[in-house]
Amino acid sequence: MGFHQIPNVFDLNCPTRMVLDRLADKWAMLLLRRLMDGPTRFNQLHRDIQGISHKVLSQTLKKLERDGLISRQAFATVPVTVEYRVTPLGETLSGTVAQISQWAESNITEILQAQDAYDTRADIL
Amino acid sequence: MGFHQIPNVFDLNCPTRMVLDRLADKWAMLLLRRLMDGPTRFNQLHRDIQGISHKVLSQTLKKLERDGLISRQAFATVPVTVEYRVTPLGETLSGTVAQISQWAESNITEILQAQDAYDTRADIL
DNA sequence: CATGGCGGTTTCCTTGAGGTAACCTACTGA
DNA sequence: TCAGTAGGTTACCTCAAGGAAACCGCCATG
Repeated sequence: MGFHQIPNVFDLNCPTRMVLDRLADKWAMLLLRRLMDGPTRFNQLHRDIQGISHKVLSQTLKKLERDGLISRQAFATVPVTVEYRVTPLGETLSGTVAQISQWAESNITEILQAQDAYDTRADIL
Repeated sequence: MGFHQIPNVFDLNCPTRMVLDRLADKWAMLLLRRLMDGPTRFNQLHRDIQGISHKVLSQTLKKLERDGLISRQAFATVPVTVEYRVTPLGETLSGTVAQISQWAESNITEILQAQDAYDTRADIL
């Protein structure tokens, strides 16, 4: 009856899908990766993560905070200072996130080769 | 001078970013995860992965094939049978992908709680 | 005096992702 | 003969993500 003891990720209504959708976002992934190097301020993140817009950075930070993966701390300096840091829950993802970006760096060459080969084949056909 | 010995993922022009963008896609992730359970045919994938459209499934499979993560094999049956399977390169991602979906399943409760807490706080403010 | 930094929000606009649905060949079963 | 299966491609349209830019308060620096 649509009841599963073990949640089925492939099921449309599986809440795990929601988590996956959230995580499977390049900006979220990149932000998490960056914050794992240490607490960082808004504009510092904006400078470091090239290509992200002011708005999207703000939105993505909010989503991650809502999910409890990062926390926001404002200091009453002038002008106000805001620091974002990974929460303990977020930390439990650090191994995985590190693994992904390390995989990407290790296998970029092989992927580019595969793309070349694919495109060449496509040209012939 | 913009030269890095160690590629910088946060740099806009880092090819690793491209890989991350590709991987950070819910359908790609879900497909990889599904194909790691064994070679599967097009329409079977379409039935299993709820919510994906015919078109997007086709497009995502192509991208993954182009990146060398999965391979496509057509059999001259009638009607034609097409099987998709993870390549050796794709296999090197299996640990990571499994980790992600396992993390999602393990932490969904905590995330939902964090969202509730966040939304409650937001209501008060 | 005005520019810039800080940490955002809001508005406007564009573009591209993705859904729907039709079409394709070729065959089988009712 | 009509429907269904298999594995797609194509055309069309819509909606929402995201870029650009202005604006906010408040202060420091040139």
